[in-house]
Amino acid sequence: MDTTGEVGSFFKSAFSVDNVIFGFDGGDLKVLLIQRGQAPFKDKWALPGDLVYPNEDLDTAAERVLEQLTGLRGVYLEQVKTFGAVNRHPLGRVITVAYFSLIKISNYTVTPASFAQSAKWHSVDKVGDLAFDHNEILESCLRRLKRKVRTAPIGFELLPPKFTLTELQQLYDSVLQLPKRLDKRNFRKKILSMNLLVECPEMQEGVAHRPAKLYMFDREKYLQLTNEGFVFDI
Amino acid sequence: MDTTGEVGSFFKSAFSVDNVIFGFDGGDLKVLLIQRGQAPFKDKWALPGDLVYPNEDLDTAAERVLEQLTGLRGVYLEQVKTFGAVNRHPLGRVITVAYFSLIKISNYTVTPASFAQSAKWHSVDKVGDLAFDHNEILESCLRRLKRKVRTAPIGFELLPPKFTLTELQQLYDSVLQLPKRLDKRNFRKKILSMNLLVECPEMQEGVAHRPAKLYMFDREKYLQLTNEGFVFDI
DNA sequence: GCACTTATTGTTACTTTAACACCAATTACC
DNA sequence: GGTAATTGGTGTTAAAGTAACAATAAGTGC
Repeated sequence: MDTTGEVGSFFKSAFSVDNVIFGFDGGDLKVLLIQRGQAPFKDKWALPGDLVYPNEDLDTAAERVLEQLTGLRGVYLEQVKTFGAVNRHPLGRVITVAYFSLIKISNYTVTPASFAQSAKWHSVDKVGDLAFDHNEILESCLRRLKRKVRTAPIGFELLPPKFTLTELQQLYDSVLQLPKRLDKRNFRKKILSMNLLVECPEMQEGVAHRPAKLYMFDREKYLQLTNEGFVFDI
Repeated sequence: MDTTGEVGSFFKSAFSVDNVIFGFDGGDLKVLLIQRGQAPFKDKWALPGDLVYPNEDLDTAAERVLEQLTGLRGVYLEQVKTFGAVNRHPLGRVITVAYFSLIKISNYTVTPASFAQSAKWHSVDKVGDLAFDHNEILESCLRRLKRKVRTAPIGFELLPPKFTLTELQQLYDSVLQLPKRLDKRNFRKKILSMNLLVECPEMQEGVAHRPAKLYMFDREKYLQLTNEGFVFDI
């Protein structure tokens, strides 16, 4: 979290939100971090976050942090856990509510005007030593994502609207980091048997090999099936 | 949560913990509620909770609330979700961190001296209209319990140390509230095949029918198997 | 001893999962 | 234009797990 400005030790208690923003570029799973411009933890990498305004809902604060950094609205956002150890913040008592969000990395343009800090994507397993208890927060959100991505169709939030089955599988492999990669044939069978993907008329372009079919996630269909008792599971 | 004493509208923001204390008596799943002695929501039933002390960790506060009400320590406790809508508390900005705990209902003696309020067990699906947003909090904790009880051996926390397989199954039936009860033979096969239960030498006593074998949960064995990759699943 | 109540046990059909290999389509390069 | 290189796409089978199902055993109360 970011205690912007001259926040001294005068405050007695406050609450903040911190947002673990995940993205996927075809390789590793990435997380968007900012480099702190002031003490404490000056120059350290940290999760984007902010104090919650007095008249602001928690979820709204998390959305605001996300929008200020990325310009994006209406993205997937989920509360994960609240961190409230007495000494987690060196300047006072601050408990922080951790969220994670999933964005399409191509929608994000680096260093928007709204944030002065340098923001950068880091591979989730190469983030190094973060400010505050942010390593712990990141771990919690990553564990939550690993579970949730198997039981709800949220992986699509990390991909462009049209994607190939290989891309989808690479996403699952990156997020889950299982000892063995998912089996290509079994994965395709399973995901297609759910009838949640619609085939696009056009094909993949610009690749130096056989082009793949493009698919889109059919959210309407998912909601309909869910009402009928369907449970997403990979 | 409980703003004990003369807490007026003077405070700007604060945080509290609320604890959904579950118990099981062989019939329905129960939750321990207190009847509020003062405004707001005077005489309404509410979740036990309290403001978090300035030098107190969140988890510690939740443990304290539990101990003050029940006298119990070292019980299963899990953070679930934080509720922070601007107007959730009529006297000011209070965000609350919801926990649930699982206790052996026989260990709890009604109305201990430490709490003046009347406290009472309620069936989880007959709690009526609770103070604050406590119905919503209870729902969240119940959903979490339903999921968690299938993937971690926490159901045993609700039973006495020695229990019959029928009691264990009734517990699962009560918590899960599935459209159909679990199948007796399949349930026994599954739970016994995990090798987490040890048979006690003595039998059930005081029942007017064939007495059942008593079992205990073997926590050591569970931890050992978990290290070897075992995943609890019912 | 008989009625009553709950405890205990096994088999089978079905569904799901895991393991596995080859041909097809396109581009890049010679 | 042919060939190497790369990724796309597809089906079968054995094994494991799940779900459905009913009869006998061991006590108590009368």
